[in-house]
Amino acid sequence: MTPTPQTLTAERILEATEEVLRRHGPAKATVVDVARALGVSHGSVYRHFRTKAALREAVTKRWLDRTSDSLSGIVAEDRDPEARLRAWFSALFAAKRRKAGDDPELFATYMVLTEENGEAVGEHIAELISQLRRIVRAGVDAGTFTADDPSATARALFHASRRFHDPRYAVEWEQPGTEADFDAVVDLLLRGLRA
Amino acid sequence: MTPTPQTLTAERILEATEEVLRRHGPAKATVVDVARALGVSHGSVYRHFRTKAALREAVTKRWLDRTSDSLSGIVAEDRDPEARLRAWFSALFAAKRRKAGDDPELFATYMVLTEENGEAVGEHIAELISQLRRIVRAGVDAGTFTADDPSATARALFHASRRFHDPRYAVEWEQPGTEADFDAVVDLLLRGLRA
DNA sequence: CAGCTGACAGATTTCAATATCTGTCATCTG
DNA sequence: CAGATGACAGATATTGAAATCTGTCAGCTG
Repeated sequence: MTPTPQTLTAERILEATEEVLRRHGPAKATVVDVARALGVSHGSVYRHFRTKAALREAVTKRWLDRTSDSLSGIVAEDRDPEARLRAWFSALFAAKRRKAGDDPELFATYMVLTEENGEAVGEHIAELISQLRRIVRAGVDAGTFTADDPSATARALFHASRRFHDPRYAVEWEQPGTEADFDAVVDLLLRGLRA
Repeated sequence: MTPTPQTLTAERILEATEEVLRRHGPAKATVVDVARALGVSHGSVYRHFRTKAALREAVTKRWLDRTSDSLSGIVAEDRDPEARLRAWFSALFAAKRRKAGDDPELFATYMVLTEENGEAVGEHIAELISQLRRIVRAGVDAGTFTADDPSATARALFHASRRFHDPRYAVEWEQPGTEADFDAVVDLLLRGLRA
């Protein structure tokens, strides 16, 4: 609709791609659509992204990074580690649940993207586990947590909570009892962590 | 191949259906195939199962029940609850991992079946949680576990371990480090459970 | 001449015609 | 007459031809 006349940049292409994905869904979103939305030929898009897959991967990375960035604030807070860990889990669950609930179609689109970009997802998971590790270490240093191997513990915390942030469980997040199940898991994990 | 000449029973139909699913996969397994394998007309199959969906659901139930039945033995054992709980988790993970690793195609077939039979899966999960609840109660009674609400705790244990028995994670079970991750999660959960 | 274009070949998707399957039921058979 | 059959209508899946898309690149343009 708006044939924006600025210079063509990777950033602008990514924005347009997100818009096209939102409008057409992951199956029908083509590079030609993206080019049309930008008022350029599709050849120009290939100047910035080698393949369609690379373009989609970049969009996926951006989306995943938005979540990890918003969580990194909690990691850096100056509160006691137990409260920080609870806040981190709650924020992660709330963010995912909001995304899934607010715009289910867009969420389904991103589920397709994450399935086809295993590597980007792997990096995202590594970042989340690294955030957990920092909180666990803080707890160990403060003497409130016990963990021989903070790295292994961080991984355990991540895996034990997947039911509440892995998008594959999204349909179950709105079922009654989910909130209680989340609290029970977090309580159990924190009990296991306490010194 | 073997046009068995006994009388037609639901049991024999289920066996033939499993065989047809194993041979043709979930997408191409038809009721006509099942009837042919039994040497009867497909109309006869519909005398025992109202629809193809009902037939597939029965096959799914059977498959899921085989797992829960094998675990119920551990629940009934006369050991201390912590050892029983560890054994139960290990047995569940080992059973699922063996199924996925030994015959990936058949496992994929059953993944399709479980996806289309949410209700049967729900009942299976309820049974597994009920087994966990029995172990938790035994631990609380023996004074080795703490749990205000054994039911909620059983649910928490189930959800926190999904990474290691939910078939959707099957591809990740063979990756290095999985064993260590499993141990770390079980250790953390048991620490959280101890009185 | 840096950046964009659009024609092109090969890959992928769409679509409509065709074939197969599901579920029913009047009829047959031991 | 209990249980099995197979022809049938409507639903679903398969197939192959046509349309569209991806990725390249020689040439255009400012």
